Amino acid sequence: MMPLRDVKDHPKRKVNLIGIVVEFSIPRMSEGTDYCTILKVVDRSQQSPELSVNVFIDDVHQLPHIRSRRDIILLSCVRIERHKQDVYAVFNKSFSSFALFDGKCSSVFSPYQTSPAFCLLDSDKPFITSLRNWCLTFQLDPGISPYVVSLNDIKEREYVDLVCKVLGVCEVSSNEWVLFIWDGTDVPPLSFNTKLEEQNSTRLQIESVPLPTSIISNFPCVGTVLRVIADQAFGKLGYHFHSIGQWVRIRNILFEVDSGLWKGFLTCASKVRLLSENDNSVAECKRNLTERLSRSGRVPMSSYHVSNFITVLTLTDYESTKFATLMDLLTFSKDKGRFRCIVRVVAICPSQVKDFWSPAGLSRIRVTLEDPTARIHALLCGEDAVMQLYILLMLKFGLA
DNA sequence: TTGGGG
Repeated sequence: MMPLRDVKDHPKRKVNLIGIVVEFSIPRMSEGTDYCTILKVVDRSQQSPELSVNVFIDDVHQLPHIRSRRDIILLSCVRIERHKQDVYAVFNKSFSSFALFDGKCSSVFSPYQTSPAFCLLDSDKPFITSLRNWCLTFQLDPGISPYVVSLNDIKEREYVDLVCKVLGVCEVSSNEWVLFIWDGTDVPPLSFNTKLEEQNSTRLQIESVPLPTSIISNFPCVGTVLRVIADQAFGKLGYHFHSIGQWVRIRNILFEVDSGLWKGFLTCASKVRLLSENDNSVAECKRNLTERLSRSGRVPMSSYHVSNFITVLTLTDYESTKFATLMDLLTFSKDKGRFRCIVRVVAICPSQVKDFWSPAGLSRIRVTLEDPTARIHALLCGEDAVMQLYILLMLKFGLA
C-alpha cells in the first residue's frame, strides 16, 4: 500500500492506495464511453494537495458512491499520471478495483461497495484500522471557502459554492432531474415583467409538472428551496445520488433566471463535500435561521425594510394572526385555513379590466402571488373581488 | 478514451 505522499514519485506506475474520501464530483457521462466521478482523497501522509482519483466505469451505478464523510476507499492497481503540474490516479475498469468502507472506528472490515473484481486481503485490514484511528484526530476541511455564498447572495451567471442541505431529488421531465437544496435564507427577489399582455406567461415553478406530495412535505416553510437542474449527462440522478438529507458544500453551481424564478445548474465542475451537522458553516446556517425566526418571524428577508407592505396588510381582518409563508399554505395538512402572508403580486389574469366581469356580471380574477418559498394562484371571486384587486394593485405598483 | 477547473 503506497502512502499518498509517494505517489508523485511513481508516474506511469500501477499502485495500491488507501485514503479518506473528502470530496466527489457527481457522476456524469464522460466524452468517451464511460461515466466518470472524480474523488479527492487524503491520508495521514498527505492532506494537501488532496489526491485526485479519476474513476471511469461504463455503469453509473458501479461508480463509487460515498455514503458518509470520512469514508475510506481502497484502490487496487490504479495508474499514476500527470497533467500539467498535478499528479493524479486513474481507475481503469479493465485492471483497477476499489472498495468503500465505513470510516467510523470498528472492527468490521466488510466493504459497503466494491467493484466486481475487488478482493480484500488480510494484509489490507491494518491499513483500514490505522485510517479509522487517524480520523478521530484529523480535522477534515470545514465548509468554509472564499467562494461560499448563501442563497441570499446569489447572482445570475455566477459560479459559487453553497453550504446547504439536500432535501430531495426528482425527475421533472424526460432526462432532466432536479436537486432541491436549502440553507434557510431567501433568494433575492427578481424584477419581473410588468407588461400586462405578457403576465400570463408567469409560471408557478421551474418544473412543468406538479411535484409529488412526498417531496413537498419535506420542504421547510422558511427559506427558499432552490431547484438545481441536472441535465441528461448526469443520467438518472435520483437512482445514484446518495446525499439526500445531508448537509453538503456543493462547489461550482451556476445560477440563472427563468420565468422570473431562480434556478441552479450542476456543471461538469460541480463537486460535493459532505459536512457534519456540527460543521462550523452548518452551525452558522442553523444559528442564522433561529435568529431570523426569533427576530422577524416568517417574513421575507427582502421585506425587512419595506414598511409600506406592513401598512397595507394591516387592512386585512386577521391582524392578530402571525405571518405565514406560502410554503406553510402548500404543506398545510387540513382542507381549509386562514393565513396572513407577505407576498408580491407578480401577475393578474385577465390582464384587461374590461374582462374582469363575465357576461353574467360575475367577477373572477386570478392573481399570481409570490414569496421566497413559493408561488401560488389566488382567485378573487364575488362582489369583493374588485376591492381585493385594488388592494393588490396598490401593493404591486407601490400606490399605498 | 474519457477527466483535469475558482
